[in-house]
Amino acid sequence: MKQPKIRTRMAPSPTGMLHIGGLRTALYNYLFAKQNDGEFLLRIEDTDRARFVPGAKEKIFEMLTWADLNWDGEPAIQSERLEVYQKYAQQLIDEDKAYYCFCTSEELEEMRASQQKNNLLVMYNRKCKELNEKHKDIVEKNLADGKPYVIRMKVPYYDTDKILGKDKERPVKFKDLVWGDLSFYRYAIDDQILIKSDGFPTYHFAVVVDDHEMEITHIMRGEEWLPSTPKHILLYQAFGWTPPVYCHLPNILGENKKKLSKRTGDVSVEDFKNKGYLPEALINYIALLGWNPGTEQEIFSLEELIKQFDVNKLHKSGAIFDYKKLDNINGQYLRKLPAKQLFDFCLPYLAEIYGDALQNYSDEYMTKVISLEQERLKKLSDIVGATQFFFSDILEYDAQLLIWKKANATETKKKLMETKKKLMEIKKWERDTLEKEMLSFIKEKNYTNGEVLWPLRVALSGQQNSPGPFEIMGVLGKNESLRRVESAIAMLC
RNA sequence: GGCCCCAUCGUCUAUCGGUUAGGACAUUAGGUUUUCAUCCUAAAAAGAGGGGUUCGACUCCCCUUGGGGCUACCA
Repeated sequence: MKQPKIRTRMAPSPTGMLHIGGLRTALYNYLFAKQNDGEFLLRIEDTDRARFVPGAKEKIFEMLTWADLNWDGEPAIQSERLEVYQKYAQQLIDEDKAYYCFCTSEELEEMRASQQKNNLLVMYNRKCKELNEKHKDIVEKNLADGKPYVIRMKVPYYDTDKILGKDKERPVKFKDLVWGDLSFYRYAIDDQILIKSDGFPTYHFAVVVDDHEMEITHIMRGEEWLPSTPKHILLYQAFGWTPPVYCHLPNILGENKKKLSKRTGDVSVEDFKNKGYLPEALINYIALLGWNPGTEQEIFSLEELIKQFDVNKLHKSGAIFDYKKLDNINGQYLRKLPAKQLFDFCLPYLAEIYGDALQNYSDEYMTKVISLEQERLKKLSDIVGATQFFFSDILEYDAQLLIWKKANATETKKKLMETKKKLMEIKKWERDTLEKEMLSFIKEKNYTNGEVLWPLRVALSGQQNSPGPFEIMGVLGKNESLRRVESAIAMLC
């Protein structure tokens, strides 16, 4: 028997930025589809007109593309498919599996308040269900009068009075790849709204219709959807369709152990991109939030993830997002970058603060500067702070910083002057020669490395921490290096 | 309140009845002919509590506790 082609989808709503949880959902859907030679589709769930954010859809596309999570085919847009949902809703009405509801928001609110107060199940009281069953004429009249209505699903039910009897024994069951066999009591399933009064479908209705029409075989989505899955199952049953395989993913949590959200910090994918996290590193890190291969491997390319990802190894409990670990992984990726590529990646960050002044420096110079800081970078934006002394003529630092450990100003000044003299003699101005010459000079004079090299390095960088003096001199060149040593000497008067 | 679910170092996790409970990040100490970083070495660090089942439980079952998700004409 031929297995149907595996099809997964990512179904974001354009209500804001793509955030880190959404990216991971997309990733897992992508990995699962690709490892099964299937398709990964995209669908924009823009049925909430109030929360619609112009441009959000495009941003989501942009971020998925940035992360190299390429979808198959054209994205489906729910707002363009209103007639489809209307058609299916009408079918349910005709088959007596859904009904018109004329209750107003105020009435519903009041109803809920009263239920809450009396410790009852908070759900629709099915008032209009009775209206539809017993007073068809009133329903027809309301519709003819243009009275606002919604369409509600009629949850297959025995008898309201037997809530605790038979119905309790008729749970809605389904199997989830992560959570196993699940079952929900029918009496707690609401007569969910299918079509809103503005004619748009609700999520619950659109998702079922679209997943069916798009022939989605596996639904991988956040665990927040777990409780509403029974409603979806009931809809599949109402239509006589076969439900897809469900796979609910554990949440990504903030420091406070709550679902990651705007309030827990900046979690939009674009923020990570702007700070200079590489897409490969971000993807690598979030792949490990909720899954791991069972081996000790932690660094994975997308290709490796496709091969090794295994839904059976998905976790149930949420994982706290750890920026430190992300930094570490991003640092590992950054260190592996060829100099040219790192230069290309860093350039925009430098251009942003130096602007046209950057024209004064050659690409060769900048490539060297950037390479020197490579092993220190956690993210690309760090390049600005790390290299500022390469891009300014005047270094501002406290003269005290020049003084090594227990040395004093006089000694330091003397060492710097001797160093300057020695440096002036060096003809072949490149890193290895400088090191060789300076070290033999130090040995000759019976000095220690620290008392000579520390002041030299500070004179060159003005920083407490920086690359070594030979590296810096190699990049700055002889004139600029000597000039900086001279200013340091002047500061020690 | 109700429904569903989760529970190993600070964090991400391995373990599918028998292990000195392993790895990674972070932390601390030391080394890598000056600092930081890189790299190397080492240290500290965990099965929430209580009952069972079993020759033997982190692992299986139950309860407690703690935590989470959901409970909209939002997704």
